[in-house]
Amino acid sequence: MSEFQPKQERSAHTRAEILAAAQTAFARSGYESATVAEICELAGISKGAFYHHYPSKQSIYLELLHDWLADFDRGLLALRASAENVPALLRAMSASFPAIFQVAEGQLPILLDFWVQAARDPAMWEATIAPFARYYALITDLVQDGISEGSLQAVEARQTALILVSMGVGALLQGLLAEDSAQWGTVGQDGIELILHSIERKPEER
Amino acid sequence: MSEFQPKQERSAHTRAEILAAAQTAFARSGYESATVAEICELAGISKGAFYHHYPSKQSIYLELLHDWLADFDRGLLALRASAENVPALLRAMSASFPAIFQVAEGQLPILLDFWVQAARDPAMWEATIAPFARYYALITDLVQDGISEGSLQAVEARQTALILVSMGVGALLQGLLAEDSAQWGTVGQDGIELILHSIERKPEER
DNA sequence: AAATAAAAACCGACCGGTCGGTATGTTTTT
DNA sequence: AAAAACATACCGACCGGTCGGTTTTTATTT
Repeated sequence: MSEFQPKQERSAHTRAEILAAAQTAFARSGYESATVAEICELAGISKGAFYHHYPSKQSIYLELLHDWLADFDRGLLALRASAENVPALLRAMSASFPAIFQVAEGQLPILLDFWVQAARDPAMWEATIAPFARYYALITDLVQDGISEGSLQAVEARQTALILVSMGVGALLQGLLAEDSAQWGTVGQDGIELILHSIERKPEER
Repeated sequence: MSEFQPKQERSAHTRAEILAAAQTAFARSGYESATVAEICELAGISKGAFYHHYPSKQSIYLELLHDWLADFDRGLLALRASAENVPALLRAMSASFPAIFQVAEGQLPILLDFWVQAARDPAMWEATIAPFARYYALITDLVQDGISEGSLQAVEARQTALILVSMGVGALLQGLLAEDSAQWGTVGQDGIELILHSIERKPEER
């Protein structure tokens, strides 16, 4: 997590350095292939320093994931605040896809790795997949709100939420692996648009 | 691939044993974590026998992938033969999702692994991602056919194809990692249905 | 049909290298 | 001076792949 009272000034700086290096290393090689030595070299420190600040390789991995999820949550909250109804919010979310690609550019495998590692280690699962339940619930609530406010048809909320998430996840993952990720940014948007077209309730119909 | 003239009768049997064992091992542990020793133990043979039949760990991996893709292609061809128009075919394809989950049950990580490995090794990329271009093209043609035959609206064929594939991939991957994969089988179907609802051209409108 | 040679299949000990993590000592800050 | 930060050499486990030798099958000859 992110709150430490560093015993020394250097400490915080080194920790940040290690984290940045780890992100680079994991992105470049994936979790298993990235070595602690590689991370240390990138951070310009020694192995001793590394293990002084982190108890294990897995621990930085989890911290990186935690930070990433926190960023994601903040982004969602910001969007939610500025959208005036549910379809608009869903559109805004899908519109932020290209931005995600920008961020992820050159860090292809790391997102996939989160999944793969999660499928193996229970601790990883807890940290990676479990949060997804929150997003499912969040989108489900959103759809429910949309139905309540009359902007969406009376669809089955959870199933619809899973569909929307699937659309997003599919476009994201394929975009990560494609050569021309630019093209894929709009796929997510257009896909959500098609789905919305089927479930939206236009004002004039009310 | 699949055509060998086995020098001895035993050979083919052992090769099959190794392949089955490798599939189990990769599914259980993933590509990197699965060891050749593990595969040998599962197959009930020695390391020497393994390397007598396959030059490397990667080579069986590629053979497994190749077989998997061939199966998939056969399935697609069978569907295509029995569908009378494009929307029906797309529905049939999405309806076969639950079956895929059945097959994949308990082999969670292997599909993800194909991707992760592909992102790293050029040889893996060639074998894994490159074939996807064929499927994109196939679905694009399909959509184009649908437009021609009047069963689909005049959408942009390739973009629509990418959307359909994204929907499928997203539902598949999430289903693989979920605890109740049963639920996810229908997500793919319903998602495709929603999309079709937006792009289909009903007979009475023609 | 038996004997024999040759080739294919198989075994398991072993090698070279890697990697996460540790132990111990040195430098720097408080 | 003492505690925190850092460095370096090293350990033990693991793993893909090799190697020399043995067993089993097939082909050939007698």
